[in-house]
Amino acid sequence: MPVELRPLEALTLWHRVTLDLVREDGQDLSHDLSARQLAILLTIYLEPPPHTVRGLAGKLGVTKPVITRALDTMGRLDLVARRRDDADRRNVVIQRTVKGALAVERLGDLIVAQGRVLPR
Amino acid sequence: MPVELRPLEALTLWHRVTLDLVREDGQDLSHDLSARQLAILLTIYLEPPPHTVRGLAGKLGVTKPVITRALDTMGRLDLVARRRDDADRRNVVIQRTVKGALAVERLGDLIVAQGRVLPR
DNA sequence: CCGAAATAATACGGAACCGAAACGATCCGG
DNA sequence: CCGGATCGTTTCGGTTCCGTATTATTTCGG
Repeated sequence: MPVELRPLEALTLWHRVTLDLVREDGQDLSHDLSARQLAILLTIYLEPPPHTVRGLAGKLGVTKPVITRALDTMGRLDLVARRRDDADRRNVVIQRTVKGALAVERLGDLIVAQGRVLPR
Repeated sequence: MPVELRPLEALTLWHRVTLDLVREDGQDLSHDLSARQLAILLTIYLEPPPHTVRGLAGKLGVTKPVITRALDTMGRLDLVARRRDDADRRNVVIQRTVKGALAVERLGDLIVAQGRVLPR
């Protein structure tokens, strides 16, 4: 049973959640997080590990430095963490953090809440 | 009748749409549009005009230069247009464009499509 | 009229990001 | 072992964006 959304409802939902994100700036999330950064964050927290720079770059269709830089930024915000892979020390394994998990969870609640008050 | 989304469904939907946005970079939308820019774009196209710099700044809880710069960028992409208000020439009225309307419409279709294939 | 208020834009120094290329570290097949 | 391949990072020059403060223009009350 799919989620039945009409285009205007979908856009209204997206609009309100995005507004919430922008307004709560300075908290954990957003701070004007780019689409790329959000995509990386959600991939890390929704898809099964392990996650690597190369894997994320492929999945998003961007170059590796883009991922490295995004991880720098989000690492500084403590939303993700990096660790060398001991099995193959060329690889870097991207790990979840408590703060990142909370931020993602909060985004989920935000979407659910806005979906609930959506006029149909 | 609200849109009933569970948190994981909501996040999965958000994840997939964001991935779509990032991957189709270079088209009209996204190009790594920031949350702020997207919020501005959706406000302009979903809420009744007229829209002004001051009004948008207030609604998003950001300073006016942020709006001016976002309008610069999106104006360059032809997603929005600016025009002086003849009634009060201090004001700038932000106008919709064909390209912007198409981009927003496409975002709506994207969300609807991902909602449809969402596992529940 | 004229000075205060309001509006959007601009200046400024600093930070982040871009794509492309180069770089070090590591692995692995022969 | 060692030379090529792989992986993530760094460098480079250039662009964009940030927040704060300032500016130019326009309106309007007295």
